[in-house]
Amino acid sequence: MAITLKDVAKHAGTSIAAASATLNPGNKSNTRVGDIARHRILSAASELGYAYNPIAKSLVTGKTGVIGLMLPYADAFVDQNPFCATLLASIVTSLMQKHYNLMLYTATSGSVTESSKVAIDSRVDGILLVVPPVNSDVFAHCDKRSIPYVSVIRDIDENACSVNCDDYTGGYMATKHLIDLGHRRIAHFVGNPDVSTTAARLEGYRAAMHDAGIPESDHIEVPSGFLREPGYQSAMMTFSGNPQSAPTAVFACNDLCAAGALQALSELGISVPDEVSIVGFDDTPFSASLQPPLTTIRMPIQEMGALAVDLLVNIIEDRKPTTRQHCLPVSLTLRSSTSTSPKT
Amino acid sequence: MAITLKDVAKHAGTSIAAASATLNPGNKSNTRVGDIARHRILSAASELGYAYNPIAKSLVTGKTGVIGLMLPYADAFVDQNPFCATLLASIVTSLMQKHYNLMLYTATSGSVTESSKVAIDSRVDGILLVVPPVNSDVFAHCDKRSIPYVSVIRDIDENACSVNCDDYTGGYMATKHLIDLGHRRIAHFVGNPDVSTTAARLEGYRAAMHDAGIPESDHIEVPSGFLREPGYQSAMMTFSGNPQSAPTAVFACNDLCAAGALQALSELGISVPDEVSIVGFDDTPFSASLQPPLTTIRMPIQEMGALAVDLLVNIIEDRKPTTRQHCLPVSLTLRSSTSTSPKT
DNA sequence: ATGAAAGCGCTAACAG
DNA sequence: CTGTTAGCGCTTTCAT
Repeated sequence: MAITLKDVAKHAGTSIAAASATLNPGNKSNTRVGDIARHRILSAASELGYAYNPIAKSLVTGKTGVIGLMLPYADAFVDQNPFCATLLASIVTSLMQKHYNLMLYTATSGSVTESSKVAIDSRVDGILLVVPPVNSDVFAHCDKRSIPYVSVIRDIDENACSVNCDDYTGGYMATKHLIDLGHRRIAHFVGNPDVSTTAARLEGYRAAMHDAGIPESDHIEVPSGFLREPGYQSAMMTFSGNPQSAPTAVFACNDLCAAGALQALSELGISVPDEVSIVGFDDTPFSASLQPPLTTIRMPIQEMGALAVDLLVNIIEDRKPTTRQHCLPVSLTLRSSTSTSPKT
Repeated sequence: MAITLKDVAKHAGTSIAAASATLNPGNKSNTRVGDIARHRILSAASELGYAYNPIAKSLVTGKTGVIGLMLPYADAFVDQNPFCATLLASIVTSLMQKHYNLMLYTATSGSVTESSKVAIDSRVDGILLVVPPVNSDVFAHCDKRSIPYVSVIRDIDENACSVNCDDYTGGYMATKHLIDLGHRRIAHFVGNPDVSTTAARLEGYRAAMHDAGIPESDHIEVPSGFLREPGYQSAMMTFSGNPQSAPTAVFACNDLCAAGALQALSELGISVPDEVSIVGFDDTPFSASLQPPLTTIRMPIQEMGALAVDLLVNIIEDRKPTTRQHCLPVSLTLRSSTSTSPKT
């Protein structure tokens, strides 16, 4: 059916090996083939309409040149949280530069589903695990099959590679920023407990509050979540009571949560930042378009994606990375959703 | 290195063929293997930690079980246009149900880049082309290699499969809605000329205006684009002049463009919908969270993704679809960005 | 129901 | 520099 190297070689009057060396996309040592032969092979190939078959190559080399990307769930792109999308874009770009292809998988939380078992097969040279659920068994599977992997937004263990950002410091900075503005009654809208960043951000909040001498009894930790809706709910719950005892500032677990809170506050007729200040976390593109533009902790998503790809490709190509656990710094992006406490 | 079928067969004391028939994930005719043999093979496989190798299968069957998804550019997810993200999610879900895997590619506009040439190889059984640029040569490449493809948001030719939505009627409905509200000076913020939907939406606008008896000289066609920024610019340009001659309504080429326009209008102190009405196009999730919530034309993105997958898989599995060109209906989603013309 | 053997298209020794 | 050859791990006739 299809034209093969053999056909090309015959047509060009050369050996298959010469044709292989010439037509192999990863042409490294084509010093092997002489100019005349190469030329004959090249023109034979285009004459016959030869198409290289990477599957056959993979079978013999054991490498596919594709890496898998496992996302936590199929709707990771449509949950309105631009985090996954931004990360994906950065990963795709990095991968292309390194001439790797991307296979996309989505897991369901918890155990390895049928689809993710498929992911852990010889079709990929390695896997990028994005926000893997804390109780996932993908790691065990990868280890068993000795498939290299790097996890993004989650530490696995000492031996595994991971890329995180400094959630603790981020939580600390966000809270400290509010404290520096004179706020004392600062609420934290806490993220989902099954995501590893939640605890770190919460700890940062607690530490900043503690360091400011605010007693634990005055900490306001409101269970919330990483989506707009829980942010909205938490704000409604927190601010629909007595305004005297309500907090004057909120550190939301992420920007989407902050967006929900912003909407609730707007509906309650509470002005941001005049009456209540809000800080988010992530600094994804839409945060700047919120009303008011959101002060938030910037997570270096692009860099995280690029670094994860770097690490994984290095492992795949047998250049063991010197540092396994990476924690990228965050920073405060000042916009208009925070101001001095009305009480000061 | 790795455990192969041969190892399993030897361990189980059966033939390789029996092991193959038993362990093949797409186990169709395993009537071939008797119960005793199957059992021995199964336990041998798990004892040895056998992992199936789909690459080897692909080499002999010529099928990979993976389909490629070609997006117009790497930032398709982060351009704040949730369209690609929503479509991707729907495609991923449909594909998983059909037990196909997804390989993600991004093209650059115009010609087939190196990366997309790679896409058109034996690693995929077919390709989904999303919003392919009008001057792209991927189609020619696919045809040459006889790789099945389906294009989403763009017609190629009579013989190719495509999934579109009714942009013309959508444009007509959007404009008609504004006309029915009493508006006469209605602007259309026109999309990028290199995207195929642009012309159809524009034609719909023109037809509705024409049918309402509004002379062509009163049509207001403002060059814009499918992103927030061009929408903002177009609105600034359109509404910063004399309010007497400014339009009272805008039909924006998509929601993102409408969002930009909304922001510009807000900055200009022009109230929506009291002074100016706005209609968008797409009805992606964020449209409802805009201020004010956006009246828009709903595009059935989920259905489009599912249909595209259906078509492609049917072609791949030799069930030629009866209908090639699909055009899904759109509908008007009424929210709060439109109201009766201030002049009526 | 089962086994033997011939490849799928390519790479990687190994000889020349 | 060049050609020959032995597989990579699996499916698939074709015998049995």
